[in-house]
Formats: sequence, structure tokens, C-alpha cells
Amino acid sequence: MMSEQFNVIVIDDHPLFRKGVVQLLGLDTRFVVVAEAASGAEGLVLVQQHNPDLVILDLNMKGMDGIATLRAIKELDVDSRVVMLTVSDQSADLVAAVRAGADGYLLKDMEPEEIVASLADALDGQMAIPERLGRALALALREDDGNERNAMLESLTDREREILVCLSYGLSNKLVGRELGIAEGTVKVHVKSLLRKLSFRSRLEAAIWAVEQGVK
Amino acid sequence: MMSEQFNVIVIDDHPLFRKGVVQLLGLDTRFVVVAEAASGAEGLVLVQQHNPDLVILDLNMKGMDGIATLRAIKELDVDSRVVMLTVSDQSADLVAAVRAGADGYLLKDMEPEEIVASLADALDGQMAIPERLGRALALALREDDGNERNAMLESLTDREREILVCLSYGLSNKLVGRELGIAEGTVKVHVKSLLRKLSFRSRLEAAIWAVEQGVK
DNA sequence: ATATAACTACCCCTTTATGAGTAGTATTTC
DNA sequence: GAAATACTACTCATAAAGGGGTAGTTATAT
Repeated sequence: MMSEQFNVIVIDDHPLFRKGVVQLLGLDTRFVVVAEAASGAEGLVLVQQHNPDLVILDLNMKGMDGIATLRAIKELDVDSRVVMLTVSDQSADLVAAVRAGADGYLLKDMEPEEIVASLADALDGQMAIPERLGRALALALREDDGNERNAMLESLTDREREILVCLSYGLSNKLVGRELGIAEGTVKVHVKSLLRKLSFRSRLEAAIWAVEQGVK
Repeated sequence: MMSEQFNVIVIDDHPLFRKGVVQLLGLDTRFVVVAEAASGAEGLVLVQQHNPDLVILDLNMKGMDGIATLRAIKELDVDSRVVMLTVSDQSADLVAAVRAGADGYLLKDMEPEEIVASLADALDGQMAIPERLGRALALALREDDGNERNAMLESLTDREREILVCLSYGLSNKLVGRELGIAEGTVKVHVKSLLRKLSFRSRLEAAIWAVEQGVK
């Protein structure tokens, strides 16, 4: 079996970390860094152009943040695997990344050997999750069944919950406004807020979730 | 109890039937025809202007048909009751009308006394459904549980069913196209077709229905 | 008193979605 | 062969949705 080479793009707005990653990958002949980007927007263009095997993406970036960039990449017509690289060991970040389609999640303070091994895993189709976060992820996924649902709903205001119910009935903004006696523009604000709080990208996703959760 | 008077608007693109209805209502002092319209679009404007107690609406009109007009009226900020008047005794038409929010459903070949009595019922809050269609309606409503669901699904082509499933996952047209390997514009055509076939007004309604029906 | 949060309503702008139409190709049906 | 249907892909147009912002009001908490 020949030793394949993998094209890699590194996206990180911190030049030092970026260079560190590039250097680290340079030590392993399997990895070829074909491009670097200092922002999500810039990285997006490069990914589109190069269609790399692997994208290493910083989670905490100014401007277009890591999750947004990850989603944007997943919407491109490329089949690159994306591994998030971050200093955060917050399980919330991990869960958000996994939900948005991350193929791996690495911590910047991991040992170089661990990082390289994890990247190889990701390319191999296995999700690379550090040991210490595995338990948090399992916990978060279990919470998906009820705990998290309540947590998500409780993060909404009464008005937002009311509007979510309307969405689950398939109402348009105009009809929701008429139903609740408020302006259509105001409905948009609440919809916008609840989409942000629940991390949905459209009223469609929110409505489907609400229906599946039995929100009434 | 004083004998109230009800303002009525008649919408029918058949002048003869329209005049007949107006004359019929003229025989009963409770009804006051405040306007007539020969098309759905025209009627819509009049309903908006007059906010009548009752709208008598022909189901079978050229141009904007009766169901479409009914929906448009229900979207207006008026609380008019709408009774469909039609020659059709097809239960499908009846079901569609009831679903779209009709407050009554009359047949043009009913006896004048029956029609007037039914209109009074509708104004009183009771849905006016002819005896002979009652059984069909009950049947149709029972069919809502499975039979009609299958009938609705079977009216779709394979591609449309496939796309409906994508909608139930919350995908946008662009993502559906990418998922199925076709152009976004093509997805739009299929979505438009399935919305028409299933009588939904938005992908949101279709997706919610699909989720509730367990379409997978 | 002064934050803080929620609710309301509007502005701007871009993207999506929907509706209507035309049209070519392939397959099936009569 | 001709007709019908499904699928594909356009065009053009309007409506709806979503993301950003500012801002005034009310209520509640610090």
C-alpha cells in the first residue's frame, strides 16, 4: 500500500498558531499544506479552489467564527474533511462543532503526536475527539433526549416560545403577527432571536425540531 | 331578540348564478347584499373594503379559483364567514374547501330554503354541509389517518417523494439539489409540483406534514 | 438611580422561496 | 407514429425569509 499524501488547508487568524500547525504537519510526509488562510472568508475561497483532503480550522476566530466557517465549508461542493482546532475545552463548543459537521476536534495544547494521529483518524473516516472530551460529548448527546431540549426551550423568552409554536404550525411571519397581534417585522426579530439561540439556520429546521420534540 | 341583518358579498364568475343568489337572498330580510364580484381578485378587494359578515364564494371560477380566493380571504384581516357555493359534489372539493377554512359548503342545486337555512347556520357558527356530503366528509376525515396520506403520497412522483423527504430534514433547495445531484432550479420545479399536489402553501407546511406522517 | 432584559418596531440589505412560463429529452402508453 | 408523463433546466417576476443595525418602552433587579 503506497503512502498517500493529503492536501491540507489551515485556517487560523492567529499567525503563530498557524505557522506552528504548518511546521508540525511538515514533519510528516503524508501532509502537504497547499494553502493557509487568516480568516474564515479567506479560507472559504481557498477551500473552494483547492478542494483539499483536509481542512484544519480554528474555532475561535474574529469576524466569521469557526462554526460559521465550518458550516459554510460544508455547504460548498467539496468533500474535504474538516477538523476543528481550538484552545477551548468547553463541551458546548465541541457539541456545536460536531453538530455543524466537524470531522474532528483537537485542542491546541495536545501533544504533537496526538494531533497528527487524530488528523490521520479524521482522514480515515473516524472522528478525532480527544479523550478528555469524549465523556463530555457522550453526556451532551445523552442530554439531547430531554435535558437539552428543556435547556434549549428555557433559553427562549415566553414570546419566542409562543412564536416557535406558531412556526410548528407552518405559519408565515405575516400570519404569526396576525395571530399574536404584533407587526410582521417584530415577528422577524423574534424568529431571528430564537434561530440564533437554538442554532438553527432556518424556520424550517426550527419547526421540524419543534414538531419532533412535541412542542405545543 | 332583534332580527339582525347580515352584510353579504357574492363572488361568482357566472353572472346568472350570481344574480340568482342575490335574488334569493333578497327574499330574506336578514341578508343585505352589499357587493358582488365576478372574479376572485375583484371579490378580494371588496371583502377587504366591506368586511362583510358573510361571503358566498363560487368554487369553480376561471382565473383565481375558489379555493385560492378562500385562502386569500382568510389571510385578510377580516372575520367574514365564507360559504362555498358550487355545482360539484366531489368530496375532494369539499375536503379541500374545509381544509382551506370554509365555513360552509353549498350545492347550487339545493333547494332555496335549504340554502338560506344553511347560510343562517354558517353565520351562527355552525358549518353548513349538505346531508348528502356529510358522509363523504366523515369518510374523508377518517381517511386522514392513513388512507389519504397514502393517496397523497402516491400522487407524487418518485422524485417528488424523494424531495419531500429532504424537506422534512430541513434542507434548502440548494442543499436538496446537491444531495440529489440536480440543479437548484430543478429542485424548485419539483417543490412547486409537490406543493400543488399536496395543497400546501409552503415547504414549511409540507415538511411539518411529512414529519408528522413519519415520511422517511 | 441605574443597569439589564424583554418586547416592540422600524431601517437596510442579501438570500431563498414561490409562481408562471418555455423547452428539450427519455420513457411509457395507446 | 402520436400522446402523455416525468425529469431536467432554464427564464422572469414577486414574495418571504433572514441577518445586521438602531431605538423606544416597560419591567425587574441590583
